[in-house]
Amino acid sequence: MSTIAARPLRADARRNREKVLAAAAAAFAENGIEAQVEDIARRAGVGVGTVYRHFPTKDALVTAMAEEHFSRLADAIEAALEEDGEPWDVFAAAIWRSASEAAADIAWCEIMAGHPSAVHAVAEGRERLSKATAALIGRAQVSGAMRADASVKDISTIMCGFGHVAAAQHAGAPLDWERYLTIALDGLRAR
Amino acid sequence: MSTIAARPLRADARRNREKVLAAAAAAFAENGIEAQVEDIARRAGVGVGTVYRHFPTKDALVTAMAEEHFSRLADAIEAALEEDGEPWDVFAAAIWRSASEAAADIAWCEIMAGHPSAVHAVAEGRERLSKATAALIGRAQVSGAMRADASVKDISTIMCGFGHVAAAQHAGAPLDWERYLTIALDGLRAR
DNA sequence: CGTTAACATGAAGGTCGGCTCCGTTTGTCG
DNA sequence: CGACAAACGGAGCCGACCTTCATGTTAACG
Repeated sequence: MSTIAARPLRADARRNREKVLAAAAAAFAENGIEAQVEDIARRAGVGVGTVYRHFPTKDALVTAMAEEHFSRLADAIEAALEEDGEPWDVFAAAIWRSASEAAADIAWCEIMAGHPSAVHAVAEGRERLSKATAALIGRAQVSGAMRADASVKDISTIMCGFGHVAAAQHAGAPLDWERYLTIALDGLRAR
Repeated sequence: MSTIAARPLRADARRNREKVLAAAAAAFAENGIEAQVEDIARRAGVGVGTVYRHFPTKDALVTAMAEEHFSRLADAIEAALEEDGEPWDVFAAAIWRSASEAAADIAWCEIMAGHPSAVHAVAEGRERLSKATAALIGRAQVSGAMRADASVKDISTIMCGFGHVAAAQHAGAPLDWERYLTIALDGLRAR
């Protein structure tokens, strides 16, 4: 597990790593996962070789972004567990907040929608996310506001659909992710 | 509009055209739109050149399939308009039937999910589908069972999400399109 | 049966995008 | 400052796919 030795990066290398990361975030957000490595390098002001020095593969870059996003999402849901108020409202608000942020980042939508590049890695963030989500929906079910048969998997499924709807909307399809969420959340309420 | 002249195809040509069409349907259903032309040719037992003799472009093949599917879907929804019974039940049953069929065909899922290849063409089928859907949901709304603010666009949005969930499920994601539909349809009901 | 135009074939061409390689530059350390 | 390992750059390699084209085959018709 331990990264043997691992002497600190040279100053310029550390700087470039940050630039690449930022450029990748921007390119992926704007163009989705199919953003090209050369474009990322151009945005970062470096050569493609430098990108590959820091990330052995384009996929590694995608995975790094996915990890970041899953971790932040897990944070958000865990934070929601600390809020007080009607459990359903807390749940719904957390979903709306996370979805609104996600909708602006095409690659994140694609990842949420199940893009293969990031399905396997990201175990840690997913685990936290799954636990926190389970707790959040558990409370909403106890309060009687959420349908009793709802599961974490249902939330994943809905967010998978959400991600794709939002991505398609970015691509010009006449869709509306806010309506999607409205209807899906209503579908999650107890009758 | 009229296809000038258009003398009948030679017998072998007609036969091959059918084989290509059938092979394409199978390949697309199984592998999605990224199915390769060479694979289609192999399944049809012809050379790639023959595929291109009948369809100038891979995209033309995709469009042909999309047209076929949209047209059949429009038929199904129009047929539902002839049924009698509780309007909501008729609507829900039609959606379930169409979705169940769609879920088995990856490319059709992708097209429903808004794949760019087939977004523009297919105007005729879409138009019929849109009209029939509007009528179907109108009745369900009058009966009081469907939320009053539901629109055809909402149905498209939900089916876009559905298509992607089903496609992702095929790709191995731990999702469940039947749960998706259950929840989405509940979200469309009036409260 | 002969002629011919339509048709079939699949190897070669074109393009696109991820990735590599090595000559050059630059930070670091004594 | 000098030396050297670390890092950089970007032209070019490579594989994957769609598409074309020159050559060979076959249905159709007199």
